[in-house]
Amino acid sequence: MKPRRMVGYAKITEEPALMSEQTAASSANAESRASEETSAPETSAEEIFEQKLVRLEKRDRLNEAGDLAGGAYPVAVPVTATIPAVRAKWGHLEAGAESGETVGIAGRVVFQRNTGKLCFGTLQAGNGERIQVMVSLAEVGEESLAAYKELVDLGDHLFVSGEVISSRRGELSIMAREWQIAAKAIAPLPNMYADLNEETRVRQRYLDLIQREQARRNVVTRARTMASLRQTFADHDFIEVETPMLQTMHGGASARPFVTHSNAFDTELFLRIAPELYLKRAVVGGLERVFEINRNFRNEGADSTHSPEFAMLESYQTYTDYNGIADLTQELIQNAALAANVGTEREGTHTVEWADGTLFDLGGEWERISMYGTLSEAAGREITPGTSVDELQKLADAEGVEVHLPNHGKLVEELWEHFVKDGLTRPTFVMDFPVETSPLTRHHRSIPGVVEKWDLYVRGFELATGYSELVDPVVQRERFVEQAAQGAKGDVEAMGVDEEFLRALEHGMPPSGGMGMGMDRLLMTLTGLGIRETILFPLVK
RNA sequence: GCCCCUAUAGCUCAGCGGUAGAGCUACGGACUUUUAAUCCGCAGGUCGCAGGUUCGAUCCCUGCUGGGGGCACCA
Repeated sequence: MKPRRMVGYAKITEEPALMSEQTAASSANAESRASEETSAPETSAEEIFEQKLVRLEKRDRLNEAGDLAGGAYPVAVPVTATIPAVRAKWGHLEAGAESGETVGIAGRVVFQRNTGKLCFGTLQAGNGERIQVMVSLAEVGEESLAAYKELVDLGDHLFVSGEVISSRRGELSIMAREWQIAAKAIAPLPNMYADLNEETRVRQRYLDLIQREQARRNVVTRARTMASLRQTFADHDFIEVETPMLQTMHGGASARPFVTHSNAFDTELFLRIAPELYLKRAVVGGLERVFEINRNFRNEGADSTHSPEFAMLESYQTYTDYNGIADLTQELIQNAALAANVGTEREGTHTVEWADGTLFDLGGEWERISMYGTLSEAAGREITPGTSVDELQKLADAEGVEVHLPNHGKLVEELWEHFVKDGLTRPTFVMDFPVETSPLTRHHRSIPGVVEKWDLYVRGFELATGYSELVDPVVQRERFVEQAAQGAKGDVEAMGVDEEFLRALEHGMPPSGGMGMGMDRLLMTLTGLGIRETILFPLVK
C-alpha cells in the first residue's frame, strides 16, 4: 500500500509541467484525453490519480483566474467569526429567520448538496463543529455560482461571507454574498461516514482528526491532562525542568537503551531511559520540589501498552517519603480526571468514561495495601521477607506459577501477581516490595528485607511507582558496582557506575520522596484506550 | 524472538482455481431549501511484493514487506 503511494507521488512531482499542459488543453474533453493516455504509457500517473489530476487542474484554473476566486492558496481570507462562535450566537434562530448580520467564516467542506441554482455545503471547523453554507444564484449571480460548482470539492477549505440565516428546515446557515477557496485540497477527502482502517488512522492521523470525533477528543483530553498536572504541581510550589535526552551514560531504570553517535564528540550516546539521575542532581542543588514531563526511549518490545518512546512524568520532593508522594500522586491523577471531565455530564466528578462506555471511579482515598500482607491473606499462609526460597518455590509449583531465575523477591512478586493483582479494580497503592527486585531503593525504615517502594495499580497495570529515595552515596555506589558487574556478565539492561551522579550525591541530598508515572498510561486510564490511540503520532514503520 | 490473522478502486469493504464487485468519492447531465440531498449516465484495479504448483492464480503453496492480535520481556 505505502510503496505504491510513494511511487505515484514521485511521478506527480516529476511531471508538473506535462500535467498542467495536458489538463489545461483537454479540460473539456475527458474522453480524448483518456485515449491519449492509453497511447502514452509514460503518463500512466493519471490512471492511478484521476481524482488528484482533476483537482490539480482546478488548482491551476484558480491560480490563473486571479480574482475569480483569489487563487487556490490565498495568503489570507477575511474571516470575521469562527464556526463555533457563529453557532453559539445564532444557534437558536428559528427556521426561515434572517439575522440581518453578515459574517465571514471558513472551514473544510465535508458535505456538498448542489442543485441547479442553489448549492449547500457543510463546513467543518477544526474542533468538528459544522455549519451550512448556501450559495444561491439570486445572491451571487450566474458566473460565481457556476465557478462554485466547478471549483469547490469535498475537502477544500472554503471562505464564505454572507448573512447568518436559518434555512426553511431550520438549519443554521450562511447565505453567501461572496465565497473564496481558502485552500485547495489536491488529495480527495476520505469517506466521511465509515471509519478509516486502523493503519490509516495512525499513519494519517490528520485524516482521523478530520473524520472522527473520538480522535479529536483524545487530543483535547491529553492536552487538558498535561495542563492539569502542571497546575497541580504549581499549586504545590514545584518547578518544572528539562534534563538531557542525549546522555553519555544511561541510568535511572532497568531498560535497554537506544544507542546513537555524536560526530562532534566522536562518541556513543544513549537516548535516555529515565530522567531520574539528573532530577536528583537538581534536588542536590536545592530544587526542593521538581518535576519533568518529557519523553523516554526504551529499546524494547512494543504492544498495546508499550511504545518505544513514551512520555513520562517524574517528580521529587524533599522532606517527604513514599507516603507523602503517594498523597501527591493521588491528587495529581484525581485533578486530571476532573480536567478530563470538564464539559461532560460528569463535570465536577472523578468518574471518567472509557471509550467502551465503562464508567471508572477515580475518586476517594485510594487503598494502600502491603504486598506481603495481601499475599499472605490470599495464599492462606504467612509469607514474610524471611520465608525461604524453597517454601516459595513449592507454593509457586503448586499454583502453576513459573518464575524465571527464581529468588525470594521474584517469587514473592510473581506470587503476588498471581494471587492478588487481578482482583484489584480500584486504584491501589501496593506498598513495600522485596529488596531483591528493587536494588536501587532505600531499605524500609523498620521492616528488614523490604524497600520503601509502592506501585500504583489501575486497570491491572502499573500506572505509577513511588519511593523513599536512596540518598546515601556509599550505598548508591555499591549498587552501581553490582549493576556494572551484571552488565559485564551481559545484562543489557544494567547501568554503569555514574561517577558524576555519585559526586553530586556526595554533596548531600535531603530525604526525599520520588515518583514516576507514564503519561500515556495515565491517558489510557482516563480514556480506556490503547496506547496507540493516546499518542497523536505513534511510531510506525 | 515465537504463534495466529490480515493486505482487493481515492475511502470503507464483498468476492472467487477460469484476468474482479458494491456503497461513497470522481467524471458527464437534471434540479433554488438540501442534511451522507436525489435522479439519470459513465469511468476507475499489476487483487502488497517475489517465486512456485497449475492448461490457467487475485484465490492454493513458499518467502519477503507492512498492519492487527496473542505469548515472552518490559513502564
